[in-house]
Amino acid sequence: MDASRKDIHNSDIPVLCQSCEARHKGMCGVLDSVQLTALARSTRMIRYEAGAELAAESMPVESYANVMHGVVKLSKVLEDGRQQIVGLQFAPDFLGRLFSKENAVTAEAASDVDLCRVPKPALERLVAENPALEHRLMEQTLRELDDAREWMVTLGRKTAAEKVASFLYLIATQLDPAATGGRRVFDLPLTRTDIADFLGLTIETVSRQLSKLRADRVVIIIGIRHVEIPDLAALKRRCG
Amino acid sequence: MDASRKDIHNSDIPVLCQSCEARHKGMCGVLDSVQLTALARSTRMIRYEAGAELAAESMPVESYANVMHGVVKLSKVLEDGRQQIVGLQFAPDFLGRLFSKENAVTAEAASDVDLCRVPKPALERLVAENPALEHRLMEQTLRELDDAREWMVTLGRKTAAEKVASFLYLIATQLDPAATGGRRVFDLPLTRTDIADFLGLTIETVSRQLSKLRADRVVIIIGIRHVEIPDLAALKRRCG
DNA sequence: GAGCCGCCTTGATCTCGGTCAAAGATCGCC
DNA sequence: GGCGATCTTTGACCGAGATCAAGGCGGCTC
Repeated sequence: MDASRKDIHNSDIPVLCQSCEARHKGMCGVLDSVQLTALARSTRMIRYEAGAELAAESMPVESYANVMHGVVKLSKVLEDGRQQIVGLQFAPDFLGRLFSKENAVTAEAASDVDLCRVPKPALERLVAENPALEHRLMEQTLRELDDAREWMVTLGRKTAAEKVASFLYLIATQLDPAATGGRRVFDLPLTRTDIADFLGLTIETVSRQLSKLRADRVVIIIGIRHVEIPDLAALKRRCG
Repeated sequence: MDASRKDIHNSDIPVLCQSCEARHKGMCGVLDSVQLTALARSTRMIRYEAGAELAAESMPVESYANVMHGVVKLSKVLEDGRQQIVGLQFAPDFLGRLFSKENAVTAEAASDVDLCRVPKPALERLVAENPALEHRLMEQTLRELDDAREWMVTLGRKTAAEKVASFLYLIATQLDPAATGGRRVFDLPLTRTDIADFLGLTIETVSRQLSKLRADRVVIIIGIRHVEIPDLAALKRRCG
């Protein structure tokens, strides 16, 4: 197994989770058995249905969590109600901003979501005594920063058509990463309103651009959510 | 001195720098004297003039640096040349993405800039043996992520007028933070082209919106770069 | 299965910001 | 201090995407 492969594998392991032995094993290099036990006692697996609010902007941080299944959207709103989605988190991402007293963003379940929650003080204690754990979280934070900056290019400089293509490309690579060849099949985890809020567009523009991509045979959309991308490279060429 | 004040003070200390004893003292809690000496031997203070490229996207990372003076812009470009500035760094920010082999962004001196550079391996060794140093860098990374997400709202959901006001507000609070009362005076560290690339606008639109703010007496612009903001709160009200 | 509700699509029109063009500032250089 | 190069401002016009307005399509209840 070469180094880059190992990196990818490593980042697939959630930072913490009580309910999954196999995943726990991945933490053995980071936490000792006492810590793993403490962790198991303080974590709790919770299921949320689509639309549920997991954490509210400007509210105190109560706990951190791992996304075990589903998609979480992170958003911010202006006073007059305009909304921008500033990040999407997929399993097995870590959810929550370390060391801050209140949430900088609102977190909502985009699809049905399983979270493995751990109280703020418990995780922070663990981080304080485990540099390796902080290192893991640093790696995720750096990845999130990369993603955010990549998306800033999309928001600031791409056309509506390129934005929608970029969104589909992102979701395709996140939700169907194991697929070989250029074909990708998945269900959209976001409503049209969410997509618009992610892209800085209106739902009408999103809808029109999706129709155009369908007319151009770049995607096949069945019903409202099911998407098939026959050729990922062709989609990528439309991302600007 | 209360806790929040202490936090602010702490984040004002650069992560590393050989050439400034006063700042070095701030690191004493993080690095021991052997490490400080090693650091002093491997760091180098370099001056760049405005426009100089400090690091290029997709090129190998050779060193990290502290911004000691001036403003650094981080940008990304699309293949056809469209450009987006994805971050600004002010002294005493740390410059560089830890642990990655190549730069994710291009870094350029927006104004004349003094950097205190340290070779990649030297810093990474120091980080590996100093959890407290990684913690310091984690805090900066989290702050950068917050800033990036805040700016995504500006890029995705604000009007041109709000974008320009938000830019001036950002620069005012960064460059003249010590000022009391609502008045702020500073020189813009960016050209109109840079401002446009930061805001996802054209230079013509930036120029028109600046003229409008001047006509509305929200800012006083003398020459091309000198800006006076008589009432910061009035400017903030235009940020959306 | 009729009717309703929420979500999505499509069309018509409007508007904000982009594009194109030209004139005005600013700065460095000799 | 004049002159050219570069950057900025302003104006006229255009077009991508927003807004306004109907309809369509499921999925739900009764």
